Amino acid sequence: MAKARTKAAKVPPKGDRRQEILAAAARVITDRGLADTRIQDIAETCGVSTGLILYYFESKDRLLVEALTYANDQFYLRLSRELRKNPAARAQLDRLIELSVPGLLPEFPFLDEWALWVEIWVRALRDPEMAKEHEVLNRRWRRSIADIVRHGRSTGEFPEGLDADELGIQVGALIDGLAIQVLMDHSEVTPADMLRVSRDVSSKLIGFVLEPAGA
Amino acid sequence: MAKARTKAAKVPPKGDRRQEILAAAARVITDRGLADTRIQDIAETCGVSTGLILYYFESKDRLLVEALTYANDQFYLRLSRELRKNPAARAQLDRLIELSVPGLLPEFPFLDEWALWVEIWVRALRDPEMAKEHEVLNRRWRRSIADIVRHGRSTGEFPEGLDADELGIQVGALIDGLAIQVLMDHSEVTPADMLRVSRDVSSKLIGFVLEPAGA
DNA sequence: CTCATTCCTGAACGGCGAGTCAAACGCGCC
DNA sequence: GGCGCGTTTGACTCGCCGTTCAGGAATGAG
Repeated sequence: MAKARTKAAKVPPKGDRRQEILAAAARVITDRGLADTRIQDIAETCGVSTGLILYYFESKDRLLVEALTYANDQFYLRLSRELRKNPAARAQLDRLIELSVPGLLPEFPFLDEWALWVEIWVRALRDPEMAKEHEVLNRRWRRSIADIVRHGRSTGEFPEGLDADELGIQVGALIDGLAIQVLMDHSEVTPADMLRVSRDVSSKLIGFVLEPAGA
Repeated sequence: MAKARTKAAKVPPKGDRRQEILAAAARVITDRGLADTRIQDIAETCGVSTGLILYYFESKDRLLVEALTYANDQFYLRLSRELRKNPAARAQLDRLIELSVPGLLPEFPFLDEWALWVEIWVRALRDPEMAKEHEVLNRRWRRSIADIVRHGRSTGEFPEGLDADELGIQVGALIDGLAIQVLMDHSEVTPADMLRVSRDVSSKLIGFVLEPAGA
């Protein structure tokens, strides 16, 4: 243990280099876009040489795919953490919506998240490896919504007889579609619009009135 | 006229070369993806030399942006033509949905259309010129839906008091989001799912039952 | 037919960026 | 101190692709 601690203190904490590079890569992809991301950009963001990047990752392509899913995992972790804070299903759904609106919460730079999603989509269209990863990520996204519905149904907050998985598809698709419109054209469809429409449609689909914070 | 006919018969009909190149570019982008589209691919698809491509377009980038909007215009023209075939608002909405489901109608290779949309999104995130074009295209998309709603409202097919523009946002976003899910993960969310959900949610939002073909 | 103009070609240029590699560095261990 | 191994560097190679260009072919006018 003494040995481990020494090691950890001296060299950049062991296997953390990989993660550091992944985070830097995600940052660069967000800023410059996947197509314009060069290995050197990632290296500079990390403060290391280009050679090192390829010492840890066998190719640029693999690194990019890993970075994309890494960033998405981070998002999902944040989401789970947020949802666990409030056990009420209505509040959870409302929180999930809030977290999904680009630029709504200043503490969560979600425009970043969505920019990455679009890159994932484009890549998944042609890269089977990315497609496989995307399946996992997307399933998780729909399940987050479905789980909230199931939870609300079991506690009696939501009406009985709701199809949780169907709602996962419906609300998930709605949020994705709205986010695109806000991202691309926030003069015509504002974050406030997205928030309103998400709540409105969700309420209609679930059959209750969704209000700002568990009211 | 005789002169014009001669001309048309000999050289590739005058200014059609540009259009030919645009179509070829759209084809290649659809097949290979924007990132992997080379000028030579476009030239080969056209059966011309690479030099000619840059004779008609000042740069690859401009050509790509133009090709993307060109392809989208084609889609919009088809959509308008289809909608004009049936004056009933319910039938129009149903047709719009059918046309939007990737791979549903064999005569319309719509997977192609959606693949192009995703490329447009990614590019619009960072290219101001593309962003501007996208605004136009997206507004047109929402308006197609809103116009159907307005029409149905005026003929009494749809309930009074509907907010047509709001529905344009809602249904437009829903279809976009569903299409992504189908495109990426058609084992989990099938075209049939998309069709069902689109109809289902639209009915709930508009307040009537939407059936296959104007029933 | 001749000339001017437009269209078209394909070879050549130039820059860029992924991936390689030999050498250096640092750190623990004997 | 010196050895050895994992880490890091940055210069170099190499292929690729957008763009240029000098010239050739087709076309239409007079």
